Amino acid sequence: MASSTAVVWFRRDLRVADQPTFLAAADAADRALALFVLDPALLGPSGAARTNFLYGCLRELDAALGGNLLVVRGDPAEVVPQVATAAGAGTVHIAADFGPYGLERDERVEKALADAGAELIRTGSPYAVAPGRVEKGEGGPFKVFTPFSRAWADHGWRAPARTSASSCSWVDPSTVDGGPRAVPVPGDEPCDSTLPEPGERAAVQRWSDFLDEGLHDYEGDRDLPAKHDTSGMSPYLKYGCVHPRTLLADLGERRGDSVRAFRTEIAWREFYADVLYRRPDSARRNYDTAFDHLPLRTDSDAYADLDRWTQGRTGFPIVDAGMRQLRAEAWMHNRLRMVVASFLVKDLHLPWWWGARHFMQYLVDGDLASNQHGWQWTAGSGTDASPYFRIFNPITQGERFDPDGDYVRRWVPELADVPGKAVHQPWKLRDGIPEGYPEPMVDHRTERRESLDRYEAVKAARRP
DNA sequence: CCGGCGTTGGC
DNA sequence: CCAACGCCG
Repeated sequence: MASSTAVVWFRRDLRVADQPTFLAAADAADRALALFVLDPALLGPSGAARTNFLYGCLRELDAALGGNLLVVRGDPAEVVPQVATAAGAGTVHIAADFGPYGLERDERVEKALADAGAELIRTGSPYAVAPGRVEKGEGGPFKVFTPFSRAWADHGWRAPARTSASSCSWVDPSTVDGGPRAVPVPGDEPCDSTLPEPGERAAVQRWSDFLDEGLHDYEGDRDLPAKHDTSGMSPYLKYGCVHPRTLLADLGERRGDSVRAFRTEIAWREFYADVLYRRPDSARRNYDTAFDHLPLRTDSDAYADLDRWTQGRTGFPIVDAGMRQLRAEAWMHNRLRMVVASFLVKDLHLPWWWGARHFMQYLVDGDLASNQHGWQWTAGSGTDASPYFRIFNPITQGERFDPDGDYVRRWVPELADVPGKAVHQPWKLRDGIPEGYPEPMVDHRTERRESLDRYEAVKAARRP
């Protein structure tokens, strides 16, 4: 009888909780190989830092899987069949995650595997409820969050797999030999940023700290970037180190505004996954096509302005602080994501997907569904479209959510000596703008007006 | 068909 | 209080 090899394909879900999947496959076959495909199209061109975080997670997984993890960089449609062929006859292929991402790509992989006569078994999804499962009464997709979140809660989800900590023999990833290594990728910028510790054990530790210390004030403080009272779960959720069902189960029957607020954040992740699942094109295009008529700047001046935005040199301290945190930590506080996004879209009149792409290239937790639809929400072109006239004022936002200016001073050293909330309007300082800090690149009042004028084209497109 | 509502606001 | 529109029930 021909020997058989099981190839367990971890598409983007590194969840060690899927070990049972791997072990069962290994049991059934003579040999098991865990395959993780790094798809450059999903990873983005930059981010040695994020690659390191990812590799940290992979090393841990590799240790847990007994050194059988194979990491390949490339297009899954090409890589997976290649590995299948190389692994030999009688191969069983198991894809660990069919989420909403790159549906077309999945179809190509499925076809290639079918052509090779391989068996494809689907396993878990990195969502509490798999996208496409929560439906409106008429069976259609939800377009508004609140009804979705109610239906989602009613629908419920199965209990999480309880494999972590108890059934895994933990190995310090840094001591593992022969595991995957972080390799510099051409075009990567050097990055010595402080990233969270990778892997499931770190995720569980962070989560437990959050339950003990952060959750209590979550509702009140999560919008204050200087306090940093977020759960920090997003990178771990992205790479499947922790499962949302685990988080939801740990919240259990706890009550209170903060618990509800956190559960709602999980629901948002589920909602946007669902939206993208139903409308894969919305990753790159306006969900609301009337916005195709919005006049956008795309000339060389526009690119120059994009550059100032990415560098954190817009002259608006709260915007610049956010953009610099992104570069330094591969992460940005959610409040700042909204502020800098609003600035790009409504003060600079640039395409939202320019900003979304930059975020995906730098964020350690960059999730295609949440990111693109968060941007579309800001742009007004997405689901739950915020009214077009809702334009964030970067000064007001700074004063409201960073009232003491601590967050700005942490990330904008040129302003480190400006006390209190005066830091939000350096152009008003008696001694002028501190050395090295730029003047505001636009006049907010003017550009706000300009945005409202540009939206007239969208309104006109909607008229019958 | 109609009234109410919509994560995150501004002036 | 503004201004505003599609989705929801």
